Amino acid sequence: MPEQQNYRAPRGVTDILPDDQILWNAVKSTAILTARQFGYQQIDTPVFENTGLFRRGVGDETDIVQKEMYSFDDLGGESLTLRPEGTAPVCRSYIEHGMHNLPQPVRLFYIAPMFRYDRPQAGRYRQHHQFGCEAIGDTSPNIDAEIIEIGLRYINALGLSDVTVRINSIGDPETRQSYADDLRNHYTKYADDLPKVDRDRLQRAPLRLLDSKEPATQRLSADAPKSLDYLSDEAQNHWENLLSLLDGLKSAYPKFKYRIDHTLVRGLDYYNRTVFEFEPSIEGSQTSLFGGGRYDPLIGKLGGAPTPGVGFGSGIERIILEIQRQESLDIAETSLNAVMVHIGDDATARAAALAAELRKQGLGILMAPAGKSMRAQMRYANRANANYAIIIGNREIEQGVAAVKPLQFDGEQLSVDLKADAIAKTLRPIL
RNA sequence: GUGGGCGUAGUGUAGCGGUUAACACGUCAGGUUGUGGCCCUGAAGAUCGAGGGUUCGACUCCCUCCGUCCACCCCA
Repeated sequence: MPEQQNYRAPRGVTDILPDDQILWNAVKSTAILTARQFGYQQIDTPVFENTGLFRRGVGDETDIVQKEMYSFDDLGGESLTLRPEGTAPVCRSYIEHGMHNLPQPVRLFYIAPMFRYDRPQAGRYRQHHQFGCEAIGDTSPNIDAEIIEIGLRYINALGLSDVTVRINSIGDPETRQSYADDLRNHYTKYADDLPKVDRDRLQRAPLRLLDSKEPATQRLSADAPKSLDYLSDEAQNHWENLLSLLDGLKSAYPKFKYRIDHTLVRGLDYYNRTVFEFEPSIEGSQTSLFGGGRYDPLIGKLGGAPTPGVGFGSGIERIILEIQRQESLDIAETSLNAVMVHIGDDATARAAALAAELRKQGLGILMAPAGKSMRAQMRYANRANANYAIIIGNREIEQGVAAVKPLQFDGEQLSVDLKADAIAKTLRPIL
């Protein structure tokens, strides 16, 4: 016998309910406007890709690929993966569509869901949404600075100016190996003092020891070799230029501060040189609002001609949590022009036809539930947050009028010709 | 994957080892003739997360599982 099953959303994913949509839409439209302000164009890539794209692009050894991907075989036996991050797909699209034939750099942005199998907690979900920008085909530090500036512009527009940008350069692949070796040697000397989590990491990913939360490790990290001391001349030059460009942003963004953080390393293999994160100035662990950097090796790895790139991804859920925490954005719901209140079958038919005409003129008209009492319909109108009630009953039909009553402000109820034009004129003045 | 907190109507909460599980908001219906908000009345809505155990008796105590939240890990 079938039991009644109560379904809930799967673990780590949520419904974005109507009340939340107001804020979501504000954030998304701010993202779009900001990106366009810098000349970025929107791109949507598919929700799933061939698994190989991420294994190759993000890196086989990374946590994302090792244990966080939603991968599955489709009915044709193809291994597919729900997109865990946005950069590799955009680069795939760049290659696939020959975007190197466009004026470089190609500036792209997206707002899209990402999927990672991870244990959910505050600000961490199995499906989350990212606003991301990618600038492909330009090696100059100017474009690194531009990417960071987009982040600042976006954050400022949302009233979240009080953030710190942590920034570092991890050098190029050629110098990274010797840096990693020296780092490993440094920690190996004190291996006995390391907590066991970090002893494991020592072999696997020595760079990750730098951002360990273990106090013992942090003490050792203080005098660990710094990636900035291993930069090639070219990378060093790039780094210094970037910093002076960032200094130049300070007049336009008075609250902007960056902190060079030699423990900042990022968990995706494709990064080189510039890496950065935006953090609000509060405590907490899931608070990184942005993450990004330069990924010059990526497009080559994916089979394209070697092409530099730089970008960021920003978690919309975390931005929204931060907006709510700081109460930084005050958004009013836009109200409907009118609710149609109708008593009796004739009136209901007339009201529906009238509503159609009014909508044709661009007005927002909500029908009150048919067959209910006047009082019930008026209460409904009140809750609907509409500016007016348009009331039609037998009396109005006999007289060829509609009663138009203001709901959101003081004013007399008017009797208006039962015609769309006349009613529309009465509704419009308050728009 | 590892630790900790919490699971009572749609939501937020109260409750106590003992006959009908409470309150607020919300929903629905009313408050004389066709007019919202405030107010008033009434109704619906919970097998007290699931299973097992202790007990004469458990929403209340114990165990297991599940879910959820928080932290670690990692990241946005």
